[in-house]
Amino acid sequence: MDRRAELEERTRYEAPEVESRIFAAWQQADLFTANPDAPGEPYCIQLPPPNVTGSLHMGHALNGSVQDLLIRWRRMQGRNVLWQPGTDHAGIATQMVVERQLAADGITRHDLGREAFVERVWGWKESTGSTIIEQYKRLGTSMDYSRERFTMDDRYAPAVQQVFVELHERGYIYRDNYLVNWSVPLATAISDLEVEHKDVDDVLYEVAYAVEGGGEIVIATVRPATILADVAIAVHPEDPRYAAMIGKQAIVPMVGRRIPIIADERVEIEFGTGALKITPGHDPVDFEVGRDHGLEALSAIGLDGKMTDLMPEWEGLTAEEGHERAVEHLRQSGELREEIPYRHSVGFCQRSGARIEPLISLQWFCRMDELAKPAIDVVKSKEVRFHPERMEKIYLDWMEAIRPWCVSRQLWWGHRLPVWFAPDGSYVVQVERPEGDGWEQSTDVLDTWFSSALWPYATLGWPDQTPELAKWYPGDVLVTGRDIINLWVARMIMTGIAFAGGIPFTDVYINSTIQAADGRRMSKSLGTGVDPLDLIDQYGADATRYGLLKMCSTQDVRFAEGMIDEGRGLANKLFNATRLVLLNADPDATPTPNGLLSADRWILDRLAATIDEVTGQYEEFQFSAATKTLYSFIWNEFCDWYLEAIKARLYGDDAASKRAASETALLVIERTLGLLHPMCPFVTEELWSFLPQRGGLLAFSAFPTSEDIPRDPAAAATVGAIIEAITGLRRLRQDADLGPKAPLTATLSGDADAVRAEAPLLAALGAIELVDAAADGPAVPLPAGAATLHIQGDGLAGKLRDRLAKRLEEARAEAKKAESKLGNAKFVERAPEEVVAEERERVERFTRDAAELEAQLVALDAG
RNA sequence: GGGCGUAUAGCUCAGCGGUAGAGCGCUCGCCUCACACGCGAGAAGUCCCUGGUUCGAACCCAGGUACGCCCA
Repeated sequence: MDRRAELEERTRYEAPEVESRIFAAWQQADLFTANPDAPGEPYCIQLPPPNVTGSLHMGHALNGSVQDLLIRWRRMQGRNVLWQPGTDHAGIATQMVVERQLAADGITRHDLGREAFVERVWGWKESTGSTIIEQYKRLGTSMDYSRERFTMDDRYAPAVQQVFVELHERGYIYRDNYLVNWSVPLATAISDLEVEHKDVDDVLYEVAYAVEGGGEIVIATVRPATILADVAIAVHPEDPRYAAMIGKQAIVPMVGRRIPIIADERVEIEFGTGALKITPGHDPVDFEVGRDHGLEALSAIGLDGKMTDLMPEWEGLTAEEGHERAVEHLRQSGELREEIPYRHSVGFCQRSGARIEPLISLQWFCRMDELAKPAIDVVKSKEVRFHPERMEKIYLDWMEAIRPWCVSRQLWWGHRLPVWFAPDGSYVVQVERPEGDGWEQSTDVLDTWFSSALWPYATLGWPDQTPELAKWYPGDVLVTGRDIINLWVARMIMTGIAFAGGIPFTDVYINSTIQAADGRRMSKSLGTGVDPLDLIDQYGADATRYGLLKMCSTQDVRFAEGMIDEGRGLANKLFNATRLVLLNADPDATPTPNGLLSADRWILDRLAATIDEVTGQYEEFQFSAATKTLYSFIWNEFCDWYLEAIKARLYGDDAASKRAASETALLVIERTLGLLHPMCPFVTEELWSFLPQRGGLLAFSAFPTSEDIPRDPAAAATVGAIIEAITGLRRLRQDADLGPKAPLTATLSGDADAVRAEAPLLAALGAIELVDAAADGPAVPLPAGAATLHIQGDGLAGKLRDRLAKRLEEARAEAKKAESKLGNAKFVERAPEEVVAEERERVERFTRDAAELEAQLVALDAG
């Protein structure tokens, strides 16, 4: 079947068939493969590596749509693009997935042992780790799949080791006993950023401690079991209630230990009783206070989440049981004075959901203040720009108060620390195992985010000076979600400056978070998730991309399936518009700005404006606005008006007119396909293949420019006026119960020459013929000039009486409104001249309309 | 506790100083030779509340209310 016959047959755009075919064509043409030696200014986007455990969700789909739009657009502009894909090893998440598999067989990772377990995780990764990258392909993303990286693969790991060693050499990395966020079920420390805070209803217990030499002091705590580990009581130095007690000793309930009463400004006078028990082993503030006062840190709860031997008879109880025992004990002894309901914020482990146990343990930390400094400067100086701009506040607030980063994790899946322990407990930090016997590598692994912090340069081969690194570092835009600005973006900027010689990207585009339709978080566990692959099946990839880009703005949005459906409609519309033109155009026509008639000049003017507008919107990350610009140009201006206007010419006998319409329409289609391609790559590529005299793929073609398209504001204004007149005419037909195509005649009054020249347009779109006769009959005013159409028809005015009356009322009201504005001396005096002039024009126009309508009504009532 | 954001048509959202907009839904009329996944027309809004700035406020400012998110 030849292509023309094929096109004739396909009356709908069927996405699934097209998508697989077109994607294969791109692959075959090597569209995706980046070459550092190719010409063109470099342009690079690093895909935020999804977890290997992940499957494509709405956030990925949106994120991917934005990045592919940018990559395709820049590729068409002639840039040498690289979109670097890959996945993250996601320490805790991945380890948990495999542990769950083991649990199904009734075993734990400890049964397997570390080596076998890690091997098993690798096996899992090899078999299913690329799922999400494969899913991205359904969306049509043009990443360089041949360069897929994994944060633990052989080419990536050396960078991680080297950065750790260098940070240590520069004195940033150190080992310390410190109070960390401990996740009991995961048996590991986690960073501050992996802690979620939630409000919890607790009880505030007020407990009396006896004071040596008489009296007592009452403190408030929500965790009475930690009393066992108290090392002091602190009061505010200026609190008169306790001034006399400072320096005395208190007796810890239950264990009878003597502890000092100290003064510290960090105590809140207003909170509880104003006296604070100091338990450095279980509370971050207490830990600081304890260090400053040289107090030791005791632990009532161990790393296993069980009670320690501070109270020997409770040893081995869970923390919860310890809590109950303590409350019971204090009640019986009479030392428990008050139990007050208390709602406060408590930290939970993001991964396991367990309440965080702040515990002392020996961990590796990275001091961040010096790394943060230049990273703050590059954002303040706009060397790195956030979009929307306000997002930089999230970054700066965190960076300016940055704290040491606990980088070690007690997991099995991850990058082992390049730290080697000698039998005597001393250690060295270096990549290679030291010479000699007995060296053991640290059993800790690095925080997953440590390795992803190096993503923009480790993927390009750093520390080797590869051609890729030279070409594509720094990259251009990072597209990601707001939730990982600090977790990931900040750390890439810091390590990029520290190790790769500069910022990793110049723009950070933060895409919207898509909520479920009911406003809740979109998540599988809540059952509120919508699978983007289902949307692609149902509506097509182009429609899904279009809908997501339309939803995406500077704020969080609720998922609206209607926007996807709108995209489906647009793809179908464009498909059919192209069919109309290709099947009916002059066979010799080529895409040319042939402005024979004013309608042609009008659509060319609109096309040029649309090209400029969309290009600007892409440049400014205004993707939602771009969907609107393209939609209304394609659907409303091109299809509803231009194509309707030229149908008669395409079917008609006037060769020159047919040729002009064909050439202009072909040009509009050609340019529109290019404009829309970054957003909807499949349907545009498919249609491109049908265009005459166009070789090659659209994806490789030049992005449209407006340079060679003539602008014609006069034609634009004239046709704009005709469009308004025809809309008025159609309304009149409806009101008078005339059919849409019933032939009508009309006369013109006023400044009519320009309008008379457009008689064919009026005939084509309004089914109305201009005749030379006295101006009579219901009026349709033309907005741009003083001309008025008078529609002729027997009894027409009678049918329109209500409508005329209504319009008279409206015209009077508008005229009055404008008059009263002009009656305001201050308005005339202070408003800009053109605003005042416009108001004068409105008075004139509505007064004229009103007079005309009034005359018609009078004539009607008289008759 | 601190910060950020949002409240506009039935729904989802644009507009962000000069005559209230779109898509969907709804009503009416059309199987008009590209598309019924279509065409034409229409109804529908104290632009959250109260003050202020301004010739003029949905838009700027202040306060309030409601909701969402982030940080500690």
